[in-house]
Parts: sequence; C-alpha cells; structure tokens
Amino acid sequence: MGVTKRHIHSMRANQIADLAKILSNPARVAIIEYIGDCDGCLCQDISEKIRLSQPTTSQHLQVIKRAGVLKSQFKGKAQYYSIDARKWEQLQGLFYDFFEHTKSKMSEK
Amino acid sequence: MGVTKRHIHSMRANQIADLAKILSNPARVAIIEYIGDCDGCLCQDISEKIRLSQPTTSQHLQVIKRAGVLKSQFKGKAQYYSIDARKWEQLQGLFYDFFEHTKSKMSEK
DNA sequence: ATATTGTATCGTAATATAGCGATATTACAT
DNA sequence: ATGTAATATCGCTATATTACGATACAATAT
Repeated sequence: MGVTKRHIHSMRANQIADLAKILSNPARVAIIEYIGDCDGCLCQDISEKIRLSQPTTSQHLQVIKRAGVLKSQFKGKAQYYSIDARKWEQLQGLFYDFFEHTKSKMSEK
Repeated sequence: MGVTKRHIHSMRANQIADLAKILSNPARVAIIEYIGDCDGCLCQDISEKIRLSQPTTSQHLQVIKRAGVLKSQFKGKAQYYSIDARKWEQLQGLFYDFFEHTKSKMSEK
C-alpha cells in the first residue's frame, strides 16, 4: 500500500535505513560537506552555497538535526550549525559494522 | 517542485546519495543481510524470509542490482542472487572516505 | 503439448519526499 | 515602538517510493 513496513524488519535494519536516509539526498550530503568546512555555519550561507532556497535548506537541516547529527547554537538572531562529532563517529561505526559483518558472512562460504 | 535538483550538486554528493539510497529502506537492508547469510539465494526464499510479497522483493532486488551490488545467475528457472564482493568493498570505501574526510575537516578547526 | 515453478513486469493506490513562496517568529538595532 | 535580519513553519504542487495483485515469461518436468 505504499507505506514502508517497518514493523516486519529488525531494529537494526530500521536503524541503518534511518541513518542512510540522511545521506540519501545530495543536498544533505552537500550540507554536511559544507558544515564540515566552515564549522559553525548560518542557514543562509549554506543556502547560498548549495543553491537551494532558504526554506528548503532549513528543512534539510531539520532532518539532519532530528537524527542527532547536527548541533546548533543561537548567537543573537543567527543560528550556527555544526556537526556533532560523537554522533558522527557513532554513525560511521554503525555503517562500518554493517559492511564488515556482511563481508565476514560472505567469506565463510 | 518536488524533484531532487541533482544538477546543482557535485558528482560526489550525487554518488554518495545514490548509494545511500540503497540502504535507506529496511527491506533492502534485510535482503542484503539475508543474502550475506545464504550466498546464492532465490527471490522466493528471500521473499519468505523478509515477509514481503514476491513482486515487492523482486523490485528491491532490481534496485540493489542496478547499483551493481548484486550478482545473479540463472540455474534453470531459478535465479541465484549473491553480493558482489568487489563492489561491496568499493561501497564501503566510499562511505569510509566521506566519514573520514568530514572528520578531518572538523578537527582542523 | 501441457503443467508447473520461479521471476519479472504492469497497473494501481497510498504515502513520502523535495522544492518553493508566503508568512510567522525571534532578536537585535535604531 | 519600529525596522531589519535570520530562521522556521505553513500550504501547496510535483515527483518518487513502497507495496501488492494480476499477469506475462521462461525453463524444466511430465
């Protein structure tokens, strides 16, 4: 019926899918790349850099933030975004484990 | 307008997004996990295992295959799917580089 | 030739996603 | 108090994705 059937899959499969979803849009990849560069970026600057409107950029930022990968801090009226290094490390570990686990199962055969 | 604007982003950002898309659905993650286990699986078996219909499973298999991550081989009427180890390694490398690159930029600041 | 079996494809419906303009909200400045 | 600037949210449209039943296709078996 067009809705992803989350409940039939394992927690792990859902978790990996949720995190992969963050990177499944090139605008979000570009945002993460840019924030890595400037460390403490404004939405407006990001918006200009990646050439998407401010509302669209803001929405992508929310998606990444909801997943815990972004930190943000108000300084006056401006909001400075940066990557949460701990979460980033954690995310990397999750993918790494998945890749390695799959490989180890292959080589057993 | 609801269409991802691929052309405004870098090749690299698009490439990462395309590959992340493979893992952005728990059914596909589950399929990859299962194929890793059995090495040479039938669509039907996978379908039963992940509890999605045969057509749905077949579609997901095509998505993963189109990205080059699956190999398949007919033996009579049956089609045996397995993971392309080289491509898997390559995929892992791409994600690894992205994570590391982002981290290195963060630590410079 | 016909039946059976395993896959793929078609058609369709429902939900999700991506994008933007308009508007609201918030904080600082004057 | 009013204006300005940065961000977030609302409302909308168009496209993409997910899922399934029905059906077509291909290879073996009878």
